This record gives sequence, structure tokens and C-alpha cells, in this order.
Amino acid sequence: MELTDRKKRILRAIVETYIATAEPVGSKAVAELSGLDVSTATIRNEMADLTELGYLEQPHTSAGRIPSPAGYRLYVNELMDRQQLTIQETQRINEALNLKMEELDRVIDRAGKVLSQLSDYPVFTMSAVKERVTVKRFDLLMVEENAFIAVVMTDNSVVKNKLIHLPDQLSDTQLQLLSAVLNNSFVGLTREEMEQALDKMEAHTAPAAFQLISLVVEFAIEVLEDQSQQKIRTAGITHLLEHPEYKSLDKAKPLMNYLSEEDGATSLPVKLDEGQNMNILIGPENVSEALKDTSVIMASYDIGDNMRGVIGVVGPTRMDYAKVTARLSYFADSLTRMFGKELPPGGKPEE
Amino acid sequence: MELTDRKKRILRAIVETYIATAEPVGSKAVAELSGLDVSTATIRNEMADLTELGYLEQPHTSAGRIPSPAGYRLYVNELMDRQQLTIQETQRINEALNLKMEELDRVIDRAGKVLSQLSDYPVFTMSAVKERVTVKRFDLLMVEENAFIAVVMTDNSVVKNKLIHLPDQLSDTQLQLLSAVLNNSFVGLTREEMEQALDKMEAHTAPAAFQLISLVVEFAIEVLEDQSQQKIRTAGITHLLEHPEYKSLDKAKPLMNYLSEEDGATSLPVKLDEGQNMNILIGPENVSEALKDTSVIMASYDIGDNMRGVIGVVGPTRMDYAKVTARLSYFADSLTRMFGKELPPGGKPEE
DNA sequence: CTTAGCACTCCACTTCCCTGAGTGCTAAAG
DNA sequence: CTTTAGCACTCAGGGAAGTGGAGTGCTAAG
Repeated sequence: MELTDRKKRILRAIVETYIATAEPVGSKAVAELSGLDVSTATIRNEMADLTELGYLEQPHTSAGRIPSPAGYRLYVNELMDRQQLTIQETQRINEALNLKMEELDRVIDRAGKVLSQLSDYPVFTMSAVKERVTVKRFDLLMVEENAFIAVVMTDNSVVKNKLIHLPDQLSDTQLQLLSAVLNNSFVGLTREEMEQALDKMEAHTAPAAFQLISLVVEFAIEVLEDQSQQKIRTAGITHLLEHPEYKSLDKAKPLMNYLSEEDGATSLPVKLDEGQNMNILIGPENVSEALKDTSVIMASYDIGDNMRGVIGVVGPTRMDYAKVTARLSYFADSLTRMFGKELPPGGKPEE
Repeated sequence: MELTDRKKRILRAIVETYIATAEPVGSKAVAELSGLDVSTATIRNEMADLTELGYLEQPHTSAGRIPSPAGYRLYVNELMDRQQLTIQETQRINEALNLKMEELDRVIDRAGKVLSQLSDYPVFTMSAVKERVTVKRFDLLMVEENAFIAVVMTDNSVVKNKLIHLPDQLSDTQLQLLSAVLNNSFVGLTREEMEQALDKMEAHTAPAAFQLISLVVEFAIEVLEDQSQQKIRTAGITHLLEHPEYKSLDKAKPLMNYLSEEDGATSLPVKLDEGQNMNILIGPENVSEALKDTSVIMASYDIGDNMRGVIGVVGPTRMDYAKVTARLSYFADSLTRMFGKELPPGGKPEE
């Protein structure tokens, strides 16, 4: 059954006041704020209906109402105004992103921090993943007789290096030979394939040579592992403490721990279906126990080469959805615009 | 004036019980715990003396006593037992450090985390600095016609690379030429010297070539900057919340913010005089306002090549100094042993 | 269907009191 | 001169009781 327009306006007024004040909303407040020209008694009747329908909750008999998760859901789906960003905010974002166009990771880290400041909530970022990452080429650079630098470049254009010390001396020719072996046998392989190839090679290779090869290949494997790992970082956890629902430490502590422990954050619900680029999880919709009273808003950004990342905001269910989604989507779009292919026209902040 | 032995035992008992319980200590508790066979009245007299001398404080008339900063100072200087680590703990530390002997930064990061878990306090780490860092050599690797990898190796054996895209195509010969210029003119220079050399070169070099050179040199400058910067990281800030002095959020928030904002942490009092390898700052001895009710224990570790880092623990003045110093010094020693030259015999965990 | 009125509920806050741990002082004992 | 016992005093913390007020649900009238 569809709600009447008046019920919607009442629900909306309740959600928004509750978001702003964090306190149960009574019929009087609704009468004033909803813009409806009816008495509090009428409002009370409507509120009783809405409670009946499961959109509102009552902490105790004589308190006002607060939105239920279903109420929030309805709000974000239908009722919410899409907020605009101020010019200062867009500037701030742009500065944060443009800043020297450093490495991807660092830009995203910084993006997380700024977003956290703008939204007053903690933010998590997940750097992009690709299904199949392989090594594109190996380079070896002699440094001293017993040390060289191994440079590994992956097919998503990440370059990593490592200084490798050797027990024995090594000639230039040997190094070139090594380079040839590596580039012939280990290019284009994924991590697992490399491990297999290495195992197979062990049988018919001289131990000394094999040791040398595996030194470099193991480094390459590490690099690939690192690439395919979903690295989740969080920023601005302390913002939690600013919100009244985390005034009691007993409430704040578990969530803060969950977010600050890497392991915890790893299980963040960073599923984002293909095509969809913004997702809101309200309270109990979260799988993880620690997030039961928490909402998560996340957006994805596209990076070239099949890569995709997620950036998201964590806050109490009474989170300012309108404000956060506006900022978040602008961020995600900016990241996409910055790293990825062209954005289809229309994907601008003014949604 | 020297304190009598009995006064010292009483002070010590008070400090230790207060550390354990976080509550003012009364004469009765002292009588039982100090091991002295005297009445509470005698203890009271002594405690009155100690208060007079400034070693103890009284939150209000009829509460027990708590140690003053001077009392803590005396405790850490003279009274404190040097704690031993359990075997499990040393194992834990060793695992954390050995783990794959990754990059310096990561090892230290991880060390910070484990230390924070072991001590239940937040930990900060500062990576090492060297006075004069220069580039030891440049290497350039062609990737495509319009892109190459620049590899920069500094004299403290740090290797960084960057993928550089070009507007135009570049031949192998040109690349070799570029490499020669770089290795001839910019090796052995510090950041500032490089900037000067680059300026001077601009006058008598073809614009196209100069642009190419400066692309790489600017990257090298970034690398050096990065090296000479004191990078401070913190770990385990949420541990603060476990301690009763930060039960009220008003207390916890400023300190947490101070620690989690990079800028704030930068001003941490990481001075450590040469030769000294453990330092304790108690409450008001800290310069920064946010640390006034906070103690900082820090230890330095040596890394080869004139480099030195600091790792430290932040906690309430009522922090378990004995426990923390034991763990901290073992950590610092392990880091030194791992990266640096041999430790002089005797620098073992047992003080 | 809307509204005014009214009795009722219950949280949040204040006030008050009380308890108990701890103190300082004094006077006696060693 | 030091130690001890005794005692009156202080004060934070916690519970009990009381109160105000916001909000509700119901009823009856417009």
C-alpha cells in the first residue's frame, strides 16, 4: 500500500529532525516543521499509523518517535532531497585530488581524509582490484658485485622494485641471463601460475641458478599478491565521538575497534553490484554484528584497466544521508574522472 | 634531602597501586601492600610528609593520595623494577619483526601495532632521518616508445621508481644520453643542490632536453624530500579508551585527535639526545598542551648509515612505566639488531 | 475526517540524605 | 622522640524520592 502524501511529509519531517537533533521527535515539532497546516492531534493519528506500518519506532510510551530502519530506507529511496555542494567544498575536494597527482594510493588516502572532514564521519576506502594481474616485464640493475635491483612491472602499470643482496658475486653476463630467463618464463603469469612454473623449473635447473631465479620470482609474487589484495584503509575514526550515539564509550569502543583493526575493516560489506555506483546499507541490513546500529554509504569509482575501487562512509543510522551521498558521489565521480575513462555525460555532481 | 627508606617504600607502593587501580590510594591499602609492619596512622604521617615534599597529591581532602609528576619521576628514576618479558611476548615481537623482512617502513609500522597491543597504549613511530641524503645513481628503463621507468637509488639504499609518460616518442639513444646526463650531473647532490644545479642547467640546455631532465630530477627531489622528512605514524589510538582517565569523552577526544592528525603528531616531542636511548616525559614535562596530562616513553633505534628512528608509547601519567619500558627497550633493541650494526654486548632485554 | 481537551505515562533531572573511606589531630604508650 | 590508638571531621559517590514536562492515546464535539 502506498503512503498518502501527508504521511510521507510527516515521515520526512521526522527523519530530518531526528537526523539533526538525535532526539525523538514529538507531534508538536512535526506540526511546526512539516509545513502541514494541521493540528498536533492529527499528526499524532498519522504517526500512530506510521508506527503501525513499521516506519517509526517509539523508545518508550511517552517519548516522541524515531525512524525505524524501514523508515530510513523509505527516506533515502523516495523522500530525500539530493543536496548540492557548496563551491568551497568542491574546491576543497578538487585540491585534495589534484594535489600533485601523486600515486594512486596516496591520492585515495587523502581523499578519504578530506571526505571524512567534510562529512564528520569515518571513511573507508578500498583500492581497486583486478581479476587477473600478471607481470609485464622484469628489469635487473646491477648495483655492486653482490647486489642488484629487481624492477617488476605489472600489466596494470604498477612498478615495484627491491634491492636484492646476494651471498656471492655476480657477473654482468649472469645478470643478463637471469633477466632473459625471467622475461621468457614468468611474464604474463598470475601469482598461482608463477608458483607452479617455479616448482616445475626446480627439477631441471642448477640449484645455484634456481635460487637466484626464485629470489626474484618470489618478489614478483609478493607484488602481485599485494596488487590483488583488497587494501582497506580507514580515516577519521575519531569523528565517531562527535555524535551523541557514541557518547557512551561502551557504544563507541567496539565500532572504533572494528574500524581501526585492519582485519575488522576487511570484512566491511564492500559488495557493490556491477553497474550500481552508490549503495546505502541501513542498520540491520549490514551483515556484520558490529555494524548493526550503523549505516554505511558507499560509492564506487572506476579506474582504467578493469579496476574499480570503493569509498564509503560509516555512521549511525541517524546519519545525514542527503549530505553524505552528495559529497560521496562527487568524490567518486572525481576519482573516476581523474583516473578513468571519460565519464558518460550526466554523471555530474548535480545528480 | 634524601628520602628515608620507609618513605620510598611507601611512595613506591602508592605509585604501583595507583597505576594498577587508577584510584587514589589510602593509608590502609599502603599499610597492607607496602610490606611495612606499621600502623595506618604512621603511614598517614609519612604520607603527609610526602605530600608536603611534593611527591604526592590529594584530589580532595578526604580522598587517598595519588602520585604527583615529581612522584612519578622519582619512581621511574629510582624505585621502579625493571620488568622481564615473558617468552610469549618476546616470541610475538620477534615474529612481528622477522615477518618476511619486508620494507623498513612496513616493519616499523607493524612493530608499532604489536607494541601497542602489548602495552595497551597508543604507539607512535618516527622513521629514521639522515642529515645528508643524496642520489647514488639513476637508471632508466624503456617501456614503450613514449614511456619509461625512472629508478632512483639513494645513498642510504632506498630505491624508488616512477613510470614517466612522455608527450613525444623517445629513442633508445636519447634515453642513454639522458641517463648519462643525470648520472654525471646529479649524483651525490642533496635536494637543495639538485634544485640549484637544475636552475643553472636551464640556461644552456635545449628546452626539449631540459624538460626531459627536469622530469626525472624532480622525481629524484621528491624522493629525497620524502627521505629526509620525519614521517610519524601512530597505531592503536583506540587503546586510550580502555583506560579510566579517558572514560569521559571530553578527555579522550582532544588527545585522540592530536594523535590521529598527522600534523599534530608531527609535533610530538621526539627529541632524543645523542647517546641516550630511552627517555621518559611525565605529564607537565611535555611541551605540547594536549599532552599535559600524559606521559610519553620513547626509545631510539639505530639503523645503519647514520640513521636513527624513534618509537614511543603515549599514555596517562598513571601508565605502567615498568611494563612499558621493558617492552619498548626490547623493541628498540630488536630493531637495532635487525637493521643496524651489531649491538654492543649487554644490550639485551634484561636491561 | 479533523480537532480540542484531558488524563495518563514515563524519562530526565534535581534534591536530599546517607554511607564509608580517608584524613588530621591529639593524647597515651613505648 | 617515635609510634599507635582513638576520634571527630570531610567529602565524593550512590541511592531514594520527588517533580516537571513532553508526549501519548482516547474521547467527544465540530
